Amino acid sequence: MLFPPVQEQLDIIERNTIEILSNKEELEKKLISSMQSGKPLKIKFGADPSRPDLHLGHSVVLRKLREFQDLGHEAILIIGDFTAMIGDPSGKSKTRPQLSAEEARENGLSYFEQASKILDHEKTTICYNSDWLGAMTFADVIKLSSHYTVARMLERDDFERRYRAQEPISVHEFLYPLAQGMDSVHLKNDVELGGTDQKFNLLVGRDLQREYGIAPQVCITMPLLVGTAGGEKMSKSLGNAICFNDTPADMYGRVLSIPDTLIETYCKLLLPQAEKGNVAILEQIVENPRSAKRLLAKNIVALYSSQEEAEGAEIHFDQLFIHKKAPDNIELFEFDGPSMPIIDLLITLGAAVSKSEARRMVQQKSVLVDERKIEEIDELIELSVEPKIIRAGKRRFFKVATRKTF
RNA sequence: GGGUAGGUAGCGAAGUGGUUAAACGCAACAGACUGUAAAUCUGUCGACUCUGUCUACGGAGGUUCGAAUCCUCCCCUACCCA
Repeated sequence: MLFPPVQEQLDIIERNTIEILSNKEELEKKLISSMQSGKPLKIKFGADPSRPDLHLGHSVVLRKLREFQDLGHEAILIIGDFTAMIGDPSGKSKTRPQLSAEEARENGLSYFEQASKILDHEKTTICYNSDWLGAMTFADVIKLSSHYTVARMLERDDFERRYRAQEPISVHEFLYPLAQGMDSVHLKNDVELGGTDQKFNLLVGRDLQREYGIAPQVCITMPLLVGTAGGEKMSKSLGNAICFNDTPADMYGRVLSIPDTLIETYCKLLLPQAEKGNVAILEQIVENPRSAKRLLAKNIVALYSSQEEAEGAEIHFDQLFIHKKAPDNIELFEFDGPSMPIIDLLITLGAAVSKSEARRMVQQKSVLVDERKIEEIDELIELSVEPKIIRAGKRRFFKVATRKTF
């Protein structure tokens, strides 16, 4: 195995990181010894399969993992199916629905599939931590937990905050960092990646490896991506996320909605470092933030779909918001009857969840059928073979028609 | 086991016998505006057979003309004492 010179590797690895723990020299030593032995370093990244919708926030760390792959090192994606089966610790007292073994596996696969948009699919080792955690006995767990003290657990920001705020902390939550740490003990990995919020967990892994007589891992933390609204970190539950699986049009629009101040950050963290196009974006920011952002959005969309789809997304966007026209490719819904009350139609289409909501939409004059505003709540919409375009609000469109009879 | 403070709409949080489907904030939805799905402003925001009806304030009973508000029992959470 041939690796690029150590200094070159370090430069690439260090870019965009927040911290390298305990220090950069330790990483350098590992790189040197890997170079001498010809053995790639094992880079670990743990994935939580309870939330299988990957968003751009995840991509920051995945991209770093990809960089390690490109340098010739081994990327190991751990699906935390065992921990997911027990339930999520970070939520408050809300008991999250526990995943069954099958669901966890299924989500894990979906996670891997999505992550492959960034990782080198062929070169990624994927494993499930139930393989070793599930095999531990209660005695093993007791032994494991004896390696850590409560006081040290309470050092974790999250625990400390909740403890002070008198919010519940279950005992099993203390077991999570230990379980994650066991992954590192099992894998004997050299490096573990994570967001800055993972710092504590990463360090526990390092400590445990030492306790179990294994060379401690270097922990690399990556910045948490700020969500589309600015301010808070990107997260699905905050509704400020851009997901890998969003449609190109959706993704394009969401990128365009970020505050101008985030353009640079997004450009640096979300696009491959080597891209020439990045420079063009950065140059545009001051002069014309709008075009910088459009370029950024197009590049990001292209990463998750294709260049053509990215162009399409831009055209779609312009049509919808600049020219305020209905897009071309709207999903067609076919019905049997000759007509349907507008309220029922909105519900059937999924534009409203209840009749009250549908009624409200009509009252707020946000429903249009073929450009004509619906004024009456009980209006009957005539359906024919020729599709009609239903518009609910600014950006939801449906095409409805009568099913053809043969 | 004992004590204290709590459990209110998607979330946070007021209200402690009577115009209360329940202040306020966030989220969400809609409208205006905008390069933008941002920001700002405005409106909506339990359901339904919708100028009315029904269901709701941890659960079950009870007191009352009337209860989220008072009483009883139960369940749940945090902290303190043991």
